[in-house]
Amino acid sequence: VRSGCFADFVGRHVDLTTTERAALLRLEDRVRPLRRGAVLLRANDRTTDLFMLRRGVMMSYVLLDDGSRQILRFHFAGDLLGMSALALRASPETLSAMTEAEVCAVDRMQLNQLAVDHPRLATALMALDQLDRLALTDRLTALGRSSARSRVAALLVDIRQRMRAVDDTITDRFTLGLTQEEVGDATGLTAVHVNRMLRQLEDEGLIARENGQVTVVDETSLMRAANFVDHGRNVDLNWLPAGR
Amino acid sequence: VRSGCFADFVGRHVDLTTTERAALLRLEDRVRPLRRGAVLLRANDRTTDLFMLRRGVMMSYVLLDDGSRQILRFHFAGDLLGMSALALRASPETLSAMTEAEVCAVDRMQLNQLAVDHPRLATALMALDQLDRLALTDRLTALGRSSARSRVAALLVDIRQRMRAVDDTITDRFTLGLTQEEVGDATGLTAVHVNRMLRQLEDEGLIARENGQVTVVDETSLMRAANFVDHGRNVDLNWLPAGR
DNA sequence: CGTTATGTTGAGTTTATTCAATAACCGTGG
DNA sequence: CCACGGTTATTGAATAAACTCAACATAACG
Repeated sequence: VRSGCFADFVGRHVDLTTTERAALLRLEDRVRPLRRGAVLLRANDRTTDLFMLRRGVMMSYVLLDDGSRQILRFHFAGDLLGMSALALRASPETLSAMTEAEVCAVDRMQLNQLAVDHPRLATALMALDQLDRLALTDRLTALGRSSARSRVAALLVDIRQRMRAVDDTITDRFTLGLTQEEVGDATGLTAVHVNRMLRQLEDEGLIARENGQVTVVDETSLMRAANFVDHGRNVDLNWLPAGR
Repeated sequence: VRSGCFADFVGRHVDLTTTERAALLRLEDRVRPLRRGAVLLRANDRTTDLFMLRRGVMMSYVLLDDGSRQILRFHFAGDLLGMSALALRASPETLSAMTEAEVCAVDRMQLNQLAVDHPRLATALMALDQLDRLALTDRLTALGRSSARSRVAALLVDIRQRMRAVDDTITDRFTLGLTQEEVGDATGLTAVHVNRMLRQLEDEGLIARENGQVTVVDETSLMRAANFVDHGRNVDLNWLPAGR
């Protein structure tokens, strides 16, 4: 029996009891594989499901009337997807797979049940969901108040950070796995300008690139360019009551 | 005995039982008045409290190293503030009062207790908090993928919408209550450019302005300029179980 | 092996910023 | 009530940042 990646994610921050772990594991019931490029949920689709990303990389985005796209968030294993639709009849955003992926569908009824059986898990979920919000406000701040160079740097740093959380063999070199078009849609830039910024970061000696792989050469400067603040170290859920 | 504004806010979406309403009302215990301009919580402050905004307008923002500011969100009566710090040792953002205001501090322990006593309220909270997230992704999209004119229009529409939710006497005229500097910090523009965009919207006949009051003249065009999508109509919490 | 998607680079244009000067407004104390 | 300093708003001119268009190179893929 494999351990649940969502349980692992929560367990990284909370000491789970055996029954709690079992309850979370039970959520990872309806597994569903996704091909690269597959759309799991389209904006305005009605749904009553949340999803837990078990394997692979996904993204959520919205499309505007004029055809442009804003990528809101990249998702990695352990992430809870589709929370944004929780209070709505229909999803406000599209979820699609950027690599082969595996998700588990969780019905809202299961969430209701979880809240009854394990109140502190419901609270933990609410709290951990704030980390997702935090990523959004970080990006919002980057879009509103920093240069193209800085935004691209921030994206690189962010993605490396998230990949490391999943796979700790990654250090200074990683596979970005995004086209420059996608980097642009995440950072609010055109693909052309993303290209120039990447080149600039390379020329400045902050990063190196070879066939899709990015290497962080000057970490300090890159972090500074990115305006990086590591919230990860500040996570604290010790105020949660003891588990059942 | 006045009814709680937070209970009212939740009650707008969920049919609350008497005990539930009482439980929410109990949260509005420690009332605290704030002067205009007062900082309730500074970024990096340690805190174990959430806050419910009972009266007035507040904002949350972050300051960057270079001194620039990104306003993340404006808050109106009924809003739950400081959720972003829920999983953290310290708050990632600053909360300050834009008008005279009144907040109620809610300790995390009260939240723990609420989850035990009223599991469905905890779930409702989690769901309603997604509406806050939605506002952030809307703004993120505006910053990433739309023009200055559009962003300013969006801010006007958004604020009017939120003011109407609190005070239904407001129709096409309202008091913005923001300096152009603040509009800039929210929309990622300079104050100077905000001024030009406001003027442009005025010249185009979409709005009118006189001493701090904004009047929506051509609602249709303004909405279109703002890329407005009304999520309010899509809120649905009927999947919640019956209350205790 | 062609076809399509992606990446790269230059030149010219648009958008928004910066700097600077002036005007209107606001609260405070005389 | 008015004078005053500080904040906010307005406008113009010059600058900088990012975008568009276009051409070409390279990689990915059936």
